[in-house]
Amino acid sequence: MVSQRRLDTPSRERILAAAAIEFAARGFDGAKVDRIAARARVNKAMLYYHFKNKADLYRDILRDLFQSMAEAVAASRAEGGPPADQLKRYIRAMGAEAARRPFLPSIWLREMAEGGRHLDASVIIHLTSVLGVLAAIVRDGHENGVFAEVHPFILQMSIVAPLLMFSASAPVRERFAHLFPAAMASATRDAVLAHIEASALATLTARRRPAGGPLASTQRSRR
Amino acid sequence: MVSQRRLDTPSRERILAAAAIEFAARGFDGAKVDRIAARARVNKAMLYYHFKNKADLYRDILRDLFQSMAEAVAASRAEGGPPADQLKRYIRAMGAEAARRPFLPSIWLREMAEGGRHLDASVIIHLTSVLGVLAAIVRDGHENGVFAEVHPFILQMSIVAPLLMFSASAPVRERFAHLFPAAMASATRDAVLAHIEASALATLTARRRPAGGPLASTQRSRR
DNA sequence: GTCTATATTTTGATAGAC
DNA sequence: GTCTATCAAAATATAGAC
Repeated sequence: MVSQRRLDTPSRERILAAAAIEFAARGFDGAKVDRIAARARVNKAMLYYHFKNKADLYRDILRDLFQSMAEAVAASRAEGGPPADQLKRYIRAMGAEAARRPFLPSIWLREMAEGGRHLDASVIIHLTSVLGVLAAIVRDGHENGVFAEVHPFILQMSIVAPLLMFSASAPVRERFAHLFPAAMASATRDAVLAHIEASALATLTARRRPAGGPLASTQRSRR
Repeated sequence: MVSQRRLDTPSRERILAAAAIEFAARGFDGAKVDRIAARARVNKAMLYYHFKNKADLYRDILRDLFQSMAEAVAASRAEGGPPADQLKRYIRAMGAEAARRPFLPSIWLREMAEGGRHLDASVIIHLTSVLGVLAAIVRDGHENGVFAEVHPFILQMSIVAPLLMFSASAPVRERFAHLFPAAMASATRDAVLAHIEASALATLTARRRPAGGPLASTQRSRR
């Protein structure tokens, strides 16, 4: 059941696309309405004809972003299968969303750093829904005895944060490539996703450790 | 050899502290010089007496932030010991930096999303240095046969990104606590750090898997 | 739906006295 | 080192014609 949506005129679509890029690159305050309009090949008046104000335009983008992510994740979960497979699909769905919308990582990271100032219930509901899917997968796995009990939100952080930060950092890595070790170049999003997958599965399927006090396993080398 | 630093007057210190908070909460463009001055209990003229402009003030904060992080990480590595212990200390040092400077996570995340627009070589050098320490730990472990070969930058992402995103998201989690599952409250930074540590070690010490093609281990449940 | 002005506010930055 | 007063440039938003 896809939520009903207003008819999209061409200019409105262009504005949304241009705004997403601008907001991702500059943030809400750094984004300038003039630049958005220029990039969308309309003028400011047109922009204000379609959207009440800058904040509303931004919120529309956020809502759309997280809604389609929630739908993708829910669809992936609906395929069923063993928990490990569901988790892999979850991670890949996230990766696919990030690949499909290059502006997603920056916007998501910024919105967290921003304290969610531009989020409202209509956006948060989708984030909660995404988290709910992951929680369900973990619960399934735990009940079947194949997963350890892990806090869903912490797992979510360990999955999406590296993906988002890696993706968003592409411009930095490129700009300062000459100051980084050459090996930096071999880090690709697919490699990051593979690491996240291996890492999540290793953690979820690990046998409980002795909890290890302060740096067990050896004596200090000095003092 | 600590880099020489200008004498710090009280007002300059107050400005730096106020600016760090403002930049973390609002980003470079969202931060207002008036607000920084007000919070520091000085006026704008005073601010411009100490700093050439807004961008310079911001860069000073970034440099200080990453320099002290690089120093902390280097000191931790100098303690030596088995690779696994070094890695744990590395992770804890990161956690300690984030705890000591509440504005670090937001600023770091924002700067990545920003494409490093405000970074220059004098700042990047410290990030490279931090990464170098992690790379050395991984290399040690690999040469000793206790660690698998892992891309240092990808490992770095899987360590710092969850820590940063979790820390930075505190205001969001609080603001929308009523819309999140109650279990959200039990996610603490220490729990996140413990997860990161377990996850990193599990990945680094895992036996090579058969690389698993597209969703091995079971047939699909439908279609 | 689309455009050209234009109004209004905010904001980074400085002059110059003390 | 510290302050008051002020400028000049941006930037959000709107009026009103076509």
